Amino acid sequence: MPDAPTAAARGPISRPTPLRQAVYDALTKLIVNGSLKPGQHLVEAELAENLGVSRQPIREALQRLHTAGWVDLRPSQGAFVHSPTTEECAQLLSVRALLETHSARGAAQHATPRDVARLWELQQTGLTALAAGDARAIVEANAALHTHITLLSRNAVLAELIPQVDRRVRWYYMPIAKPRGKDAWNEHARIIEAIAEGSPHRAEELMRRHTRSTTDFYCKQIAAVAGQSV
Amino acid sequence: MPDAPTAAARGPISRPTPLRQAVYDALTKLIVNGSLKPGQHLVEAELAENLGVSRQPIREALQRLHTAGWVDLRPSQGAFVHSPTTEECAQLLSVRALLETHSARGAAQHATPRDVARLWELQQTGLTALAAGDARAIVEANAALHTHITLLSRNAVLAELIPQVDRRVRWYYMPIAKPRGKDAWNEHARIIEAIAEGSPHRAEELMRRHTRSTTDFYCKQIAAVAGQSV
DNA sequence: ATACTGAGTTTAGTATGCAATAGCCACTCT
DNA sequence: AGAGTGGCTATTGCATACTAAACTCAGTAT
Repeated sequence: MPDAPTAAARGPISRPTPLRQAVYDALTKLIVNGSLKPGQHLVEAELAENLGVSRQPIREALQRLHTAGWVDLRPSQGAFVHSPTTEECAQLLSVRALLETHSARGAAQHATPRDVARLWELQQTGLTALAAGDARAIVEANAALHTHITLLSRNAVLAELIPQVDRRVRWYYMPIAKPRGKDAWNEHARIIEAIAEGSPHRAEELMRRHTRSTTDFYCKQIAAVAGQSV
Repeated sequence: MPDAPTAAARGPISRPTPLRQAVYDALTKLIVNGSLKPGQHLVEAELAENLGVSRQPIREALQRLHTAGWVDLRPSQGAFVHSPTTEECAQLLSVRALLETHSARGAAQHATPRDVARLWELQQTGLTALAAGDARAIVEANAALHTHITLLSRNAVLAELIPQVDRRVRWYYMPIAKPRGKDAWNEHARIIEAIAEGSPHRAEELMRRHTRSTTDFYCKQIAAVAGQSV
């Protein structure tokens, strides 16, 4: 209602993306893909030069990275890539399970047939990746599916919180995690069915089990790795 | 292990608090207590002058306020105090309920007798405030109690997420919420008992009910206010 | 040889300045 | 008179410059 006076302005056109955003994205990527290792000291001037910007946008991005949990900011010492501990990981997993369970419930309440169709598409993408044995694609498809379920819950707060948690989990597990196999995608299928038939309780319960399985799966891998190297 | 060479350094001594932190605290306070109203345009230069600092720390604080959900940052237009919608509030409440329920469970698993004693103290503070009819003190005591339960869950992720959600809820309800009365504190007492006896399941269930009651209570108030003024 | 002390260097913290963009208002033309 | 257009101002975005704190390492005294 607020505008649209005369023109049929298609979308608010392209706002020039602030540099800080680009820097934030770039650094996140560098951290996730391991170019910047946990514990590493991030020197502002260095980053600024590498990215070809001044220190100002860097600093602003670092603030955001800090609140998002990617880096630790020690006063007068600067930014360090966050080193997750085993406990923290377990905590992240448990909280993520909680949030995703809730979002499955919401999705079952709000999803339209069209939404469900999209879910099946994503599921299919995952199955294809699984068949091809492309680990990277599997992880990606999995994330896409879960993200979309969150979206369907029509809960902006969840949609804001889950990625915060989820990306950190995935980052930590990247080096050690083989994706779960066929089981996970069977569970996905059942969850989608529950969402499709609008059964919040069933969707919730199925998602609870699914996330629990995933958590257990990861915890075992942690234990294995911890036993070997630490 | 890293340091403590000779001295018996008590704590990492006092790092000089960065200005951005002070600014962040100040602005949060101003938003929460209503000096800065929802939708209001926050002009950097203005804030800088009022707080007696330059624009730089202001900008950094605004980044954090943004990710914490206090302000909206529109590119090239600046910062605006976030205007929560009714839906968003309902969502915040439901998520908060979820997280607090989980934290009660954790608290029951980890609390020591000493921790429980502290909970009873906080409970007593609340009862005193209730008897005195001091609304502000009641809200504060309530927050303190819930915060401490979260702490006891020994889950850093929860401890990080809940305040994010909780403070926003409290901020929004501040103007319309009369604190709930004796009921809430009776429920608190039962929850503390469950924690004391180390019954995760019972604590979880009691907290679930408690937060549900609170949510319902607030939703009614929203409806009432919405009916009147909007 | 080892522990302490001091200067020098690095780096974060803060302030200021300049360029670019968006919003606003007065003016003009129909 | 109303709509459209131009210039003006306010404000953000970015960069640079300066200050102060922390770390490093060499030198010295025990």
